[in-house]
Amino acid sequence: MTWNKLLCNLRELQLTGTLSGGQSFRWTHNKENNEWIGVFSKTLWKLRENDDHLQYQVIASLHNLSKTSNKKKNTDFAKLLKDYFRLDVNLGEYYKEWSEKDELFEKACKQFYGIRMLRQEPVENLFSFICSQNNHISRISTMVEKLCTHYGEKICEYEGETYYTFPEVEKLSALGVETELRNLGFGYRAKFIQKSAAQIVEWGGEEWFDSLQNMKYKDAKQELMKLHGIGPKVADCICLMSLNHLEALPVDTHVYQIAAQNYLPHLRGKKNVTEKMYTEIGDHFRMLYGDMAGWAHTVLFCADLKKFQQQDTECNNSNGKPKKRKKVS
DNA sequence: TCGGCACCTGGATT
DNA sequence: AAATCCAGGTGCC
Repeated sequence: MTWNKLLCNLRELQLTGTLSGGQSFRWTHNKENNEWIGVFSKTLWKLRENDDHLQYQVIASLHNLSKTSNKKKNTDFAKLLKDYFRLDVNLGEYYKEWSEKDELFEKACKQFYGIRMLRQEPVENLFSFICSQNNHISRISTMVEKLCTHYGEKICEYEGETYYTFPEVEKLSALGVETELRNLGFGYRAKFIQKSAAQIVEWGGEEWFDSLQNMKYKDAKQELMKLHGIGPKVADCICLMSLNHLEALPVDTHVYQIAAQNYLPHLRGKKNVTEKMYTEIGDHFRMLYGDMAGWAHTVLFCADLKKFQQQDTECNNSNGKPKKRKKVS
């Protein structure tokens, strides 16, 4: 199969940080050939990057394109990909702007160029982040995959793996789902998933999600928080990552640490983040970075992720033990 | 409104 | 090897 190309400078898109930085949990990296494989929009994609292009293959798709010609299909897939990575946004310009506004960003962004905010599908985004609470990225990924294999639709088999779409909300809203998910190891999140799915179906499903995109950010967030198992943090993740509210800024333990350490010293040493602190931290970053603060925050978040820190292989500090974590400072 | 605690589980670390 | 820690939080009191 030949590779299709989208013009895109290397500095504008970094696949590693963007696809494995905790936004989406369905991409896997093949280190042998530096290719990424994953599913979105009912389609199995293979991606790779070079100096001036994002290259892609559509391995298989259930996307509703059956009546269109091949040529039309190709442009449609290209459009899906452009939308997904928001390639219309000139990220270099924003990095420059955020760097001018903030010294910490300026430092962090050097190593972490090209971190893009994906435009994800709301359903996948919402249920993935219900799974994310009190959880690590590796286990979140296995849980999301379980949702797909058990409730999704088969797309194809490819190189020994079977690939599935992310399930429809209706599938997750069925009554037996809570018990099934508990048996699959979802723990207390099982109830949140089934309950939220039922609420969403009741409120109109896809149309309800559409209405959230058209609302103001704060209204959309309030709506999302009516769902069982969705608090301020996950609501912000959904606003930011799939509802096009780029000023939404999820405050988790990492972001709290970054904020207390570098900007808001009076918040240091608190046990947990109260709603009031949450708002203060978010507002601070919004004041600092402007109306795409959530995107800027994601770059800082990536820089702070342990998996992207350089491994300390030598005992080079005073107590003779490797450093646990490199702090952003 | 605020603070504190229980909550499922299994990677990761010790 | 076995034990312990803890993870991009939320609901409830």
